[in-house]
Amino acid sequence: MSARSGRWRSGMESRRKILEAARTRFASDGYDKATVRAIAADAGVDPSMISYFFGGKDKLFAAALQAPGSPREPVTALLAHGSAGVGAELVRRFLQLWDATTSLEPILALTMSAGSHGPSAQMLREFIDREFTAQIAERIDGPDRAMRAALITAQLMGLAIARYGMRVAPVASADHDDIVVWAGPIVQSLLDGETFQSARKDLAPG
Amino acid sequence: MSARSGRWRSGMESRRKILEAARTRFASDGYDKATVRAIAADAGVDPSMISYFFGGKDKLFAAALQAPGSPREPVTALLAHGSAGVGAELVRRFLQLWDATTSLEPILALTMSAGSHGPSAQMLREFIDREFTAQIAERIDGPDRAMRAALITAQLMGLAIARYGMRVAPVASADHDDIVVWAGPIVQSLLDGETFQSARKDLAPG
DNA sequence: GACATACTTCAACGCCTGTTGGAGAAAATG
DNA sequence: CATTTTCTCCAACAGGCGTTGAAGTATGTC
Repeated sequence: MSARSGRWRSGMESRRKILEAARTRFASDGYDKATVRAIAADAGVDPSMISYFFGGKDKLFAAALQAPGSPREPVTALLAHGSAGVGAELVRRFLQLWDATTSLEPILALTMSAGSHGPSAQMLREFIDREFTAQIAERIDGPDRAMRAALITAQLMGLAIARYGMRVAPVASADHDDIVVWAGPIVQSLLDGETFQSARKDLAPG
Repeated sequence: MSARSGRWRSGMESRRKILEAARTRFASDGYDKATVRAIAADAGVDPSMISYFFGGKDKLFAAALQAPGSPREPVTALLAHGSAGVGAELVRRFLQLWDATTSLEPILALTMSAGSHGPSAQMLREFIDREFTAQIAERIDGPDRAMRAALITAQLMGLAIARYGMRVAPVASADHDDIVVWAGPIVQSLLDGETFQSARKDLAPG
């Protein structure tokens, strides 16, 4: 009957290696360019194993988007004790997250390759909204909460794409601090719900 | 010899139709998904004409990135008379630009599909840097000019991707004003070079 | 040992990609 | 009219894609 308790043979290990390779490949190459053959090669298995274990590339993608250390926990932990002064820290952790790991959640290249249609687009959209934007929106106050949370997401997505995707100078090569100095207060302003109009003098155009 | 003065036959018109179709397709589908066959079908010509006229898909992409009303002019015109109070207007025009035209410069989908490598990535990187980021950097003052200009680019890229690419709610459906209210002051702060640290009290993390 | 189950390998399928070469037609030139 | 030049269509190529099915192998159970 069903796989009993202990692993029957190497099945579960192959499945795990595929999943790991898929996350890395999806994250670095995007959905389309991350070919089944490349993922299988990274995992050291035959390409057909992917259809065997997961039922197809799209199913594998969905599986790769499920389990891993999602950004939900860092976000909730960071915003648990209020949102004051947290903007800079959010940007900093965001940068550390990207710089530290090679097999992050497949967000960047996915964002860049999923496009607005196709099999991966909707899954990715729901994933980011559920695991990130909604988590922020739940933990801030003031007007336009959803809008501000979405703009924070947009801000960080733009930052990630500029730095890690398109390698726009000097964002791509700058130290974390040099970016946090500018981006931190921006995120903070969106968290606080202040447009800075009150704190600024010369906003109105001449 | 060379094509004399008047068009010899229908060559130039086919070439023009291909270029127009290419811009639209590249912008909506990205470099990879915009197939030569699809572009040719849109233009009403045979796929082989693309290689005939342009010498290949990558050359066509380069040509599509060249001529059109580049964002350089709007940017220079906007920043010609100082940068004070221009942030909101820059965001507003940016949104209008995207909403108005269907065949904009192939930036969004290109950004999303070019990835960080490949034939289109470097061309796109140079294009955005030359036509947009550098134009801003030349027209602002204060510390970290290049960084701030790049962050404005990142800000707008993130906005475009969130609104037009991934269709993140509510950014995707909001009126221009609702976005400008939040994003305008952010861009303005980057233009002015103020981190608002002076105007703010609780920036430092706990 | 005999059987069944789970995994692996291999080869091939059909589809789509960008590109090429040759045949043919139309316009300009002599 | 004859020739050259420019453009168009058609067919095919080699290469990559995701997926499938059959054969084979190792592990488990009886």
